[in-house]
Amino acid sequence: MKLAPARTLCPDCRLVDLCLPYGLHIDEVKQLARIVKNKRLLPPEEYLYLQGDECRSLYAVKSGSFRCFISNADGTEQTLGFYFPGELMGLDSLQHGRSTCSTVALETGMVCEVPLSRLNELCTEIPGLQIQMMRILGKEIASDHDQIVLLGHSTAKKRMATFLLMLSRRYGALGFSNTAFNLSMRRVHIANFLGLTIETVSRQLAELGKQGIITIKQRDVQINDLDLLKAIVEHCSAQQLYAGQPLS
Amino acid sequence: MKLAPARTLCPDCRLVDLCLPYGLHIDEVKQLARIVKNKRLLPPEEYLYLQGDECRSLYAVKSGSFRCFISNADGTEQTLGFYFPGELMGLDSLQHGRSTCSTVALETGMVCEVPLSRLNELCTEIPGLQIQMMRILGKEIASDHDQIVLLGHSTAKKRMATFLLMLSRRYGALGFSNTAFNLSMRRVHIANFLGLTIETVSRQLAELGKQGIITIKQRDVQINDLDLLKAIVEHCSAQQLYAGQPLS
DNA sequence: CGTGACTTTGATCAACTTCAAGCTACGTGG
DNA sequence: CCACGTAGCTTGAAGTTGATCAAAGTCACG
Repeated sequence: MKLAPARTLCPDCRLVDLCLPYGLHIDEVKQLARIVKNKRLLPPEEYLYLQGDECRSLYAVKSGSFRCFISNADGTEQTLGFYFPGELMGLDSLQHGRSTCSTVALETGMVCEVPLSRLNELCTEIPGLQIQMMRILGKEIASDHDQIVLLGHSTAKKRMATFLLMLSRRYGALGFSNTAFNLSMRRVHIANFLGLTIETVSRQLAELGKQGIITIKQRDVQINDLDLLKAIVEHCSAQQLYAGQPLS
Repeated sequence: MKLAPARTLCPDCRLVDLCLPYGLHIDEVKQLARIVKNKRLLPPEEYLYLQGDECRSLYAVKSGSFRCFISNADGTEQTLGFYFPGELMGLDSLQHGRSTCSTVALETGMVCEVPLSRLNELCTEIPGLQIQMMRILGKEIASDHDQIVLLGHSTAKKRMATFLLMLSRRYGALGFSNTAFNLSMRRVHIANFLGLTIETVSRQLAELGKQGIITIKQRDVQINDLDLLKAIVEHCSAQQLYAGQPLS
């Protein structure tokens, strides 16, 4: 998932239309590029920031993939999500300038650091950038909502299928195959993300394999029937509880 | 929960420091007040907006309480959260100008409508307002993360305790008692929010009552031991899975 | 005072977790 | 180049939690 050589600036970055500069004029993109600093290369397992850190920047993924999670007082973790190229990390720190979660590289990856103070200034000068920030924040909220729906009311099978479809969609959007890809996260991260155990994840993947819907070998996933996968997500709701009529 | 008479404008609203104007100078608050329009009174069960609606405004709760939820294709619902006075609803519509969830009044309530186009304009003129918007959005994201953690890795008991503590904190912040309050939502809504069934909610509340930690009668809640409630949330993790060492 | 909506309580059941082994891939050193 | 060790993954059997089904209880309101 290495998409761009190391020192490419925004105007020449192939992610320009998937990232913060989307919708801006070329000279506005150049302005934005000037405030982006400290492109950082992270080896696998390296932390970008830790829960509780002062955090006065956002980070755009340039290459690689990242995992974001919250550590609880009792030592357990909850994986909040995975980040792929073009996505913006650190949005939660907008609240208090302090990160409420940790983010770690799953594989070698590169990030572009965008200092918040400069970004805010630029937002007042470039209305399109402000709009784009709002869009990105709205998207983050909507995607958190999807995650809440997934964790609140789905069977293990549906969670697994939803996860695979989410990856399919995101890889596809990046111009990669949406039916064959390599998982950058381990089973334990998938399980933790989906609110399941590794054993359950393993069993569900095996089950989907037996049904011929996917072919999985270690980290290599091949989706043989996207429609069937979608059908699992759409039907087969966890609890048909209160179905039909609204809760009022 | 009726906090303010109907036609109070922002500078005179007692929620001024809990709502959008927080941190602004008095003349900036007046500017903001000028773009706020259509204060709307909603009777119980009335919808503020529906999932899929075009939505070009944010709504601040002036009084009452609201429930926000997503309807799935199969007719099930997932309650995403509850909104109390001073809180901003409709943030998810920032993504595409279309709401991804429905919001309904739990009791008679009043909202202040803030048109997004005017708000964006004002943000470029008042830097403090832009900062405050970012703070609010960051807070929304952080609170969604809390909900993900809750749904991902907690027992029914812990979910129930967390819910009660969340209400306690929010009522307290509004200047009400944080140990005695009235639930504005029914059991179904609590259950749906927590990813449980009404029966489980009922049993957990009964259990907490038997232990003397709370006294509950219908919608009236009295918290007798806040510390014990907090202890339930902090210890007694759902799965002591992987405790101690990080997932790496 | 009766009706219906909401809630509680009890008994059974299923899904997922837990515990326990065994397997596979990969890297290291002999 | 192969034996060995380890981390990660899979599979099986048993145990729990919370869902489901069913019925009774409570409250509000006409």
